[in-house]
Amino acid sequence: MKMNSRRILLVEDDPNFGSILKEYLIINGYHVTLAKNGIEGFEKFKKEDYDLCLLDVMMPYKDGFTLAKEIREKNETVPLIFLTAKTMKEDVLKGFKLGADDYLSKPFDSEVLLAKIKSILGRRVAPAAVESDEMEFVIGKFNLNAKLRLLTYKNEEPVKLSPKENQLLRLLALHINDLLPREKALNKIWRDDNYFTSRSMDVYIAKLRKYLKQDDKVEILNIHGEGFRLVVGA
Amino acid sequence: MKMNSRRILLVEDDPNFGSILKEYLIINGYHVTLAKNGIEGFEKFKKEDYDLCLLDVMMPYKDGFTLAKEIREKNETVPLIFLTAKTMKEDVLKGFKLGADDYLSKPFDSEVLLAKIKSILGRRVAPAAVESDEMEFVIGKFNLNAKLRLLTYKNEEPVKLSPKENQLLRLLALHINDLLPREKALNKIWRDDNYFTSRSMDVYIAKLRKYLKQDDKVEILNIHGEGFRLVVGA
DNA sequence: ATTGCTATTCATTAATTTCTCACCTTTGTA
DNA sequence: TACAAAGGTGAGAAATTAATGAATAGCAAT
Repeated sequence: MKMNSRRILLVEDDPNFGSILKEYLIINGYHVTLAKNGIEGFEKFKKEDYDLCLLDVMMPYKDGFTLAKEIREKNETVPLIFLTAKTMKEDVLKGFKLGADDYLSKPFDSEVLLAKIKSILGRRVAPAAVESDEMEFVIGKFNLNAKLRLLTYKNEEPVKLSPKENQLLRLLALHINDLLPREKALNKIWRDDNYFTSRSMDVYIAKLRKYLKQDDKVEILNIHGEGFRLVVGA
Repeated sequence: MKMNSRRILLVEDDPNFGSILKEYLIINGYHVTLAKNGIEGFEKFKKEDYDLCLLDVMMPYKDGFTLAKEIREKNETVPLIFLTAKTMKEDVLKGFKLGADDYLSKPFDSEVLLAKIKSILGRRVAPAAVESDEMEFVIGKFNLNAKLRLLTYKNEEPVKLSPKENQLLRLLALHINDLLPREKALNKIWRDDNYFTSRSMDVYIAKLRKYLKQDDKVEILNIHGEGFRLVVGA
């Protein structure tokens, strides 16, 4: 057997099914942690790093989607596979919006699951674009603390940013003076890309421009059809 | 909607289903090429670069798996999605072995397909093979930043280029002092080649000439019946 | 239930980009 | 030289994309 000791977090409330599946995955060379509900699942997730999460959707206390959302807040990139009792289209779409890599409807074939896991883990060859985790930025006379979501102008009282405002400004700052493609921001922050989320993003750009108005060396420029650019003039 | 649309190769022998699906994908912002069997599919694949291939499994002359194998020989990484008539476990596993990213059993929900495509394309960092990803060019006294679509003369204020202006100038710059065949530019930038797009391209050449007028060492020459040449004199 | 904050949706207007067409000039060739 | 095909270019029309205020919806904490 190969020693691909990838760590999988399996969250499944049915104890029989859960332990069978766990055994099966272990036999196939994975390191598996089983949690029996969403709450326990999140606890385990915070404690250790995993290469992939297998989440049952229907669970008491905390369903798979809620759990997925929490996991995504902690980790932008870990692959998620949902296990759904039946193929409900709404569920499937909801799952993808939360950044799912795949879903499987129960009952599913174990070999198929294995193939999917391999496929997903296999293609993460390149340490998937490791975005910086930088949290403090100097933007002209402003200072952004993205962790506390505070934007400070010179020595004035900090302005509190909403989560979306904060994420967007942080992304812009990460690309300072360079292009932040629309699509990239939509995928990173909204996890979706359609007419309305795009308009929504425009609304946030407008809000940020208002905040940044105090320093006329700082502006957010649009590049028609491409995205935005946070520039700091000389 | 989306400017920078991704190219999808759809290989499907049922002409009705094929063209409906093609339309649906186009509406959702993708560039789609439809091939009606495996042989034609491979021909098209060799001719252009694609970001994703959607392959029907059951096809006359050359089935989807055989095609997939050939595609994989040419390209190690392009994502493949199989469309299978029914969920046959063997088929599914065979597909994954060939490096499939996913499979869908017909009939499938179109929104689900779209979600999968987004999910797969979204996590790819590298876009489909580009001839060159060079984005900065020196053209006489000009400087072209193709990423930001800015053309700068000496130290003056940069001029903003429109997407088409930018693409065309970049292509010319890639062939600097050499011939850029008309047809090549039309295929790369307009993805179409007819009387009107050709005239449109002429209009853009005129615009570029206007921008480049400042430096009389730089000109765009026409080679009658062949194409254009961006030359930088001594 | 009410308040307060956040996020989305929608309607308008504005800005940018692309396409089309008319008319003119140049080039290649018979 | 003369004709046809190819190229040059200005002027709008048409289409796409962005800016933004205002209404609405969602949600957590009183």
